[in-house]
Amino acid sequence: MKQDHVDTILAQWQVQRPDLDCSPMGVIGRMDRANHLMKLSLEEVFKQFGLMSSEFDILATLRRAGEPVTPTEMYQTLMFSSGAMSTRVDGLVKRGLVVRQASETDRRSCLVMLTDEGRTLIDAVVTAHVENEHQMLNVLTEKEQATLASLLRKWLASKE
Amino acid sequence: MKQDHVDTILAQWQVQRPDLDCSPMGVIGRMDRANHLMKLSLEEVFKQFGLMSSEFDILATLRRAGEPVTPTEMYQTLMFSSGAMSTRVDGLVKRGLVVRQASETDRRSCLVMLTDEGRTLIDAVVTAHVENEHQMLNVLTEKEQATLASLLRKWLASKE
DNA sequence: TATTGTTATACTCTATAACTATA
DNA sequence: TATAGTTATAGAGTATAACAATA
Repeated sequence: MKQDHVDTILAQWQVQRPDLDCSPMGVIGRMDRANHLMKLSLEEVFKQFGLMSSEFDILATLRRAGEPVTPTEMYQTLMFSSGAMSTRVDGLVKRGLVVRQASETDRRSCLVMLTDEGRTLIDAVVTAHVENEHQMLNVLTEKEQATLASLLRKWLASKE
Repeated sequence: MKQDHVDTILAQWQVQRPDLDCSPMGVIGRMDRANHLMKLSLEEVFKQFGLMSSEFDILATLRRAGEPVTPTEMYQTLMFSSGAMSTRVDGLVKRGLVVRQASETDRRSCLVMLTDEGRTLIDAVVTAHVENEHQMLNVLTEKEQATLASLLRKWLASKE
């Protein structure tokens, strides 16, 4: 079994704090480290298309919803503030990737909609993104990937 | 099998982009989401002790090393800039948790060392931290936790 | 010349809250 | 009164690079 960086950390704690059972770090520490490395890789792809992660998230949310979405709906799902959402949407509007459409039933509200250009872009980005994710995981077998997904699903389902 | 939020996202992509095999999102999307939730929980504990994550990381690095460490060694391991390290160490010095000790062999260099107060604090924080991590994972069986750690180790070992 | 570590500057992203318009 | 969304302000955290001292 090949050692990784977290094994070293666990060994150090075993020496310095033998009273503690640090085994959860084997899961949580690795999760953090893996997540960090994965994010770096994902961001490289986004950058190739001139997007940052939050912009990708907005465009992808719109694309997979298949219909316009309100800013409020999006900032709640994507877990950032209303102000941050306005700023991001502004940026995407300026670049012609989305438009704001006035709501017909509530004049306070609007719908954010992909333009043709925005849809073309996000389709290309998602294709590259998924391809990148496939490559990222190909050191694990199909079965291992499924096991990993399933364990994470179990954990998440208990928290959400 | 209980559904989670990522299952919903995968189903949406299946409708909108049936040409794509989005299964990697089942792993990577969940990892990101789980990591995010875990971080929030970890930060709550750190906050109870008046620390932020980066400060915890520095103190924990010093504690488990069991001996003083140079700033350069730490910022390379912890992956942040030299400037950020100086700022953080300054803050910890002001609070009496660490001291800078001049190197005896290289007068450009220094060693960052825990004070008695710093050591007492980090020992208490780590105890609470590990306890928190145990609770966080207790929805998974011991065996499931071990499987998860092992899959993540395999992935990480291939990237590091 | 290269390296250690600090300092000073500027920048990115965000939250917060005040605000407008509407419900 | 409450809500949708925008705007304006301020703040946290960081990277960057210039810098001083030493190797």
